[in-house]
Amino acid sequence: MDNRMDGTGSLQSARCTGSDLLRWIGLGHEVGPRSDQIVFPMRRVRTGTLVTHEGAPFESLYFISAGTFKCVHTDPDGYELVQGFLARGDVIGLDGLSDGVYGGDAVALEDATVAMASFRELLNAARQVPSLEQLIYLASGREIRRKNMTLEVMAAVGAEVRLARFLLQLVARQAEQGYSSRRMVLRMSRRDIASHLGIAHETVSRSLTALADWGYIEVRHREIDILDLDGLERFKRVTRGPAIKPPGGRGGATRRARVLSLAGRSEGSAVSAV
Amino acid sequence: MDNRMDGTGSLQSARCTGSDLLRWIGLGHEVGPRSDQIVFPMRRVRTGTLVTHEGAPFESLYFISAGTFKCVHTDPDGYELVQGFLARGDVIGLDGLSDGVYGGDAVALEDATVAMASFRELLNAARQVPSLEQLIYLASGREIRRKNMTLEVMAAVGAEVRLARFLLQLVARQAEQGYSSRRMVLRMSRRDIASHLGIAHETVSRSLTALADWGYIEVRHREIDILDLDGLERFKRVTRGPAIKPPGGRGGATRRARVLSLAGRSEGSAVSAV
DNA sequence: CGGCCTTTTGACTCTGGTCAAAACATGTGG
DNA sequence: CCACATGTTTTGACCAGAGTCAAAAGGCCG
Repeated sequence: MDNRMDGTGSLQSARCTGSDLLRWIGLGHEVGPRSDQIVFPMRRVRTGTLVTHEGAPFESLYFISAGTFKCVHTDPDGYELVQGFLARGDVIGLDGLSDGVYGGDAVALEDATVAMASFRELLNAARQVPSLEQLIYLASGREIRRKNMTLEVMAAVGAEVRLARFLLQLVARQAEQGYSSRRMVLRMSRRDIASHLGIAHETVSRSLTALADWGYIEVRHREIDILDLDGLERFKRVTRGPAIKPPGGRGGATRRARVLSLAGRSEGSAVSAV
Repeated sequence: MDNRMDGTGSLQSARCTGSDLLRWIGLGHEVGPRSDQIVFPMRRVRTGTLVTHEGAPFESLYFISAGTFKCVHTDPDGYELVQGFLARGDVIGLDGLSDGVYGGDAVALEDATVAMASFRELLNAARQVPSLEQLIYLASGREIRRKNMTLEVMAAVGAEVRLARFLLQLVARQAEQGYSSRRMVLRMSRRDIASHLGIAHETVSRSLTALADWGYIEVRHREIDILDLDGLERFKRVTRGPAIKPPGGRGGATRRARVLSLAGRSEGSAVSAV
């Protein structure tokens, strides 16, 4: 019942059911004959293509079946802010609920597939099918929760800590979807990450190699392996104190003298002020 | 029709209707006989009292009729993060939609009044009364939009700019509710603001006096007057460049040499890189 | 192969975090 | 109503994390 069109998108018939939506978002147990009846058109989205345009009238929600998106808000001065990254199970366009206009562009970072749901129709369907109603509320709540998590990321004082939190969030979401909780591929550029984290893109680069030097992760281009999950989890909690960074450098004293000095500094001291 | 119990809360009879909710949130035009039939209990909330407890099971939404709240998330290490401030027209508890648990404490910053709406009952009512359904979606969308605005605030590089954006947001929300768009009273402590903005509370203090020295605002305790709205609006757009701060100092060359040097530096140069 | 973007690394400067202490406010109890 | 105690706000001084500018190295695509 799941293999017909669960969005891994083999068919180009381009249709899916309400049940599929429920499954993508993690409400598989709510699937029933009613939700099977509701169908939605699917759209393939090529890399770089926009699914929603900032300022365009809100009409539909887009349920991501496959692929990754970034949501970019451009303020009147042309300054861009990456509000977040979305993937399978997420919904694009929810911010349109507020004033009938999309709050940002949703750009595909890789070829993707989404189900398009006219909000009006979805609402009508939801009145008949409680699970679909639940779907919308769940999606909204998740979006809010997600934003709060982003705030936590940006609240971190140190750049390395922000990055650590970001990576852990990414990998956690992957794991929820059944993917690896160790390896990940960054679909977005360092610049995008920088924007989303509120730091300079050079700093993203530096922090990435720093985390690698600490022995927490391994970085190959956009492929990242988490070597020491526990360590990273501990490290991400460092909230204040420009001082003591937890590490204990990895095997091969790899890169720079700076690394070594820091690794040295870490010895004999616990965590920062708690 | 609005003066019966619109929440300014004279009666302790402690009830309001769905129509009241609609009015508070700005959906007054949707009011009808149907929404008049739905009643909700109201609760007076004393300063410092919690309306929702982080981790407590999500059962109700709370519609703010009067008063101000802060939403605080405490992470496992005890580090607190102020996720946002809510006031009349806002809804408390929406993040519970995601996983059935409140994501933070909602603390009253002053004596307040809220309408308590059991989510289950509200949902039933919404199925009968479309305007109430709309109410929930609007509230969710607004919450999301609000979070995105907070991200914009935190994305600002300079502390003074963050504060400027924060103040402008506050005053804009006041204006929406029909209050002054020049004067405001900060119900929250500098420490709360600091947490919400991701900066040290000392920096909030400094930035406040800086903005005052620039001539943008006047600060008296927690009472703030905006003296130069246009200037502030221009200033808040300064996104990069630790350098050039727009100002042109006010009358009395007040405080510090640092201020003067900055004011001097600003002369003869336009805005930052665009 | 050549242009263009992304990523990394370096060097320098400055903002803002931390530690400290004083000035203010607020509230409690005598 | 005042003295005391506690929390908030302001100011100062110092230093390091990170932003900016600059340039080179690495990838990607036509």
